Parts: sequence; structure tokens; C-alpha cells
Amino acid sequence: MQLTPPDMICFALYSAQHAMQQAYADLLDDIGLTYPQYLVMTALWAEDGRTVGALGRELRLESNTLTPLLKRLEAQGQILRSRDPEDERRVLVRLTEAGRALQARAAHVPGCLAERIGLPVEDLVRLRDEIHGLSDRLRQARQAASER
Amino acid sequence: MQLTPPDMICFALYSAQHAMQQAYADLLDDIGLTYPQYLVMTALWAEDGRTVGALGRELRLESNTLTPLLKRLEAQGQILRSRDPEDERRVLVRLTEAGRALQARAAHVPGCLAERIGLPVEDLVRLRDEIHGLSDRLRQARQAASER
DNA sequence: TGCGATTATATCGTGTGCGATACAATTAGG
DNA sequence: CCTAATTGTATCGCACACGATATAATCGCA
Repeated sequence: MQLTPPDMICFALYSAQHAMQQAYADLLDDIGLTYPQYLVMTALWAEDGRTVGALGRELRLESNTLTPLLKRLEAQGQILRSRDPEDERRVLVRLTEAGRALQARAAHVPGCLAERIGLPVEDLVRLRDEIHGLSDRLRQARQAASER
Repeated sequence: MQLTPPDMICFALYSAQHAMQQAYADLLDDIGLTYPQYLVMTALWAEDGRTVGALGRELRLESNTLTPLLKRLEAQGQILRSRDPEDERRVLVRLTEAGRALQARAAHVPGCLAERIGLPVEDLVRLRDEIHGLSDRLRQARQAASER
């Protein structure tokens, strides 16, 4: 007996993530951001002036993904990248004035998405936490497996 | 007040999908498949001899994603691609003998993943269905928006 | 103090995803 | 029939993700 993709929780995540990314893309096109770029900007709006590594730990992305993405945001004028004088290995990422201004232009996005989904906030919060729980289990199991 | 990525359900999906894909990659490396390739093979193991379009409708992928992916599977010897004589626009995708044999070598994968996750099957099934429900709502809202 | 190990970021190659577009085969309407 | 619209797949360009590797800066320890 063979499972079909719709039976598999991995595929549920896979296709839901695509659907979510497309829903965001519809809105983010207007402000010139891709969805991963929006996540980075969101992280910076909450806490500016972080290193590449700190952003990567929050978003769970490596430098090989972040470096080119951040360069594109810098080329757009949203951020500045500079070596940390305290430790020249680190690169500090700071919002420009334009980058801070973008926060207002993106302020409607979460509400629009919530409206599109049309579920009560409590349900979304519970689902979010269950999904985070699943991720945590996957990462812990991977960690444990790699230490053997 | 600015939401941080961990607050957002979109980011929960985003990072859980990455964690899941990495968990699969650990196992799929052994049999030489990427995760999207595994999804395509899974679909074909359940029902062989489908068109590119039929696969895309099940996996929610367009031909611009599937065509190169299927060419790589064909180059690996797992599948054959051929124009449908009934309708020369269609391309039929069929498993080779090696492609069918791979099913046995991948049979342990779902069990290994379930073990990694370590949650009761009922919980996973419920979570899967809730995530599918979320996708459906996102796709329906997008459909409705595009028809305006 | 000096030098090997570690840390932080960057680079490279491969494989998705997807918007836009191209193209050929089929269908539909007059 | 004949042609315009539609359908099915492919191509192109761009932006992720990530494994593997490179490089420079810092740290640890004899």
C-alpha cells in the first residue's frame, strides 16, 4: 500500500507553505519585497542592528542564504551592511530611513492575510504553536541523530 | 508594535517546512532523491502513467517546476517521458523498472519520519488536516481575489 | 607570545519554485 | 473547413535554500 502525497503531513506543510507564500506575494509585490525578504525586514523592524548570524538564528537560515538576500535588500536601499568594529568577523545589518519607512507601508499585510484566512485568532495561534512544536521535534531529533 | 517572525503563523509554516525537508533529506540522500523528487515518485508509485499536468494538479506545481525535475528523474533512469499519442500536447510520465524498484528502498522513510517526530498518529492526522484546511482557505481566497 | 582551533561570513554549485512568455496541438465557432 | 481561442508543456530569468568549501578574524592554550 502506497501513501499518496495528500495523506502525508510533510506534503501538507509543503503545499501550505507554498500557498502562504503566494498569498503574501500578492501583497508584497506592491512594496517590492519577496516573502523571505519580508521576513528579514520584519525581524529588523522588531530589532534593528543585528548581525547576520543573529538574523539567521531567528529565521533559521544560513549565511549562504542570507548574504545574497541581504545584498539585494542593500541594493534596494532598505538596509546597510557593515563590519562590526568590535569584531571584524561580524557584519551588522541596519535599517536605512527607507527601510524604516517601509514598515508603515507593510503594516496592513498581517491583517489582510488574517482576513484571507478567515479563521478566529485563537485557532491560528493554536495551530501556529502546534506547528512550532512539530518543527522543534524535528530539529531536536535531527540534533540527536547528528550527535550519534 | 511589531510582530516578530516567531509570532507569525506564516513563519511557523516556513520554518517547519524547512525542518521537515531537512529531516527527509537525511534519509533520501541514501536513495539519491531530493525531497520534491520523492514527492513526485510517491505520486507515481500510487498511480503510474500520468501526465505532467495531472502530477502538477496533485502536487500543486506548474510545468516550469516539474519539467526540469522530471528531466532529472529521467536522466537518473527512474522514469520515462513520452508524448501521448492520443493528444500530442500531453507528456506521459511512466516509471521504469528501476523507478518501481526504488519504492521498496524508500518504504522505511515514512516510518522513520514518524519516529523522529514522536507524536501519536491521531495527532499527526489531525494536524495534517488542519494544515490542509489552512491551505484550502488560502487558495480559495486567492482564487476569489483573482476573479475580481 | 605564537599558533592551531574556532567562529563569522562569503562563495560556489545544484535544485527547486514561479512569473512571464513561447510554441505546438487541439478545440470551437462561424 | 478555417481560423481564433484554448490547452499542455517547455523555456527563461530571478530568487531562494543548502551542502561543501574558502577566508579572515578571534580565541585558547602551551
